[in-house]
Amino acid sequence: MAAQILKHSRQRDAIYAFLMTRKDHPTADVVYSHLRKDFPNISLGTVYRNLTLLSEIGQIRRLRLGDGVDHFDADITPHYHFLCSRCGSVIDLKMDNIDYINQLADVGFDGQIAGNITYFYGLCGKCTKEAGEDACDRTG
Amino acid sequence: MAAQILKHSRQRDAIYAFLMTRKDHPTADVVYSHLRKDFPNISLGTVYRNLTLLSEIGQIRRLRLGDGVDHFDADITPHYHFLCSRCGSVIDLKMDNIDYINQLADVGFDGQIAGNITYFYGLCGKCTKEAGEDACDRTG
DNA sequence: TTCCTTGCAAATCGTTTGCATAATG
DNA sequence: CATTATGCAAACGATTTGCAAGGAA
Repeated sequence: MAAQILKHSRQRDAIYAFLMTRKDHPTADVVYSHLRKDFPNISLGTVYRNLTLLSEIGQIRRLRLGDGVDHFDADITPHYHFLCSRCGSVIDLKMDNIDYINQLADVGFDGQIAGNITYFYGLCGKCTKEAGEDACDRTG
Repeated sequence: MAAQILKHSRQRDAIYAFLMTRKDHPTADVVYSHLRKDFPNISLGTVYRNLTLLSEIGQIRRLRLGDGVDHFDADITPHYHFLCSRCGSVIDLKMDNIDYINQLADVGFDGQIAGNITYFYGLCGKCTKEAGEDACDRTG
């Protein structure tokens, strides 16, 4: 019933440490692959359990961007994300906070708006260039 | 290779007709349950195939709100949604378009922003009231 | 010694897909 | 007829979970 007391775990530390080195918002599977170098026997279940736990205690963020896989971010400061429709990469955006849209949504609504989920999509820089090159291939 | 030619299907018509009668953004399973009244042998696969097809041709909208299930909406006019964190219901919001946030996101970004996914969460009107009542239960 | 964590494997759950048959144009 | 759509069941992929054994406080 009561919240469990957290015990130390080398695996959890390593998962969080790995996440902090990455700015590309890895999936559980990516975390798992990298962790296996230091923990050959670590299981996907352990990775998921710790990612879930860390996000529940607010130490990391779990990103659901509708691409079918959860991404994880050690940067819990408020910021927005971009999902590339072509290569699937997830990129941080530098933009001002837009939480005032909560007030816009609240107008005429009979419930309580607690927050919003907002992310952007399109082509990332790399794919914008490559898509252009692909178009040129037609003249090949 | 070429896009298939669409043939008529009574099941697809019924799925779309049902969706149009609903403002609560049903899941595939809900659609399936209701369709079984008129089509006792219809399969979940058929429901999914048609919902996917209809959303691909832009006749309906597929909503991914991070709650683990896809919701479907026959209203394809631009509008925003609210997801109740307590009961899971999905509600339409009447608010002005905020697509100008795409420009905000584009500043200093080297790719191309094509659009954004935005939805809101909190307690719906019903749950706001019920949550208040629950709190009062403590006084027995 | 207590009880949280792990590894492993099996279970879930929503969604997709292969295939033979039925329905549509 | 030529094809698309269906029903059924099996396959899938991401995530969760039960359990016995290992590790931290």
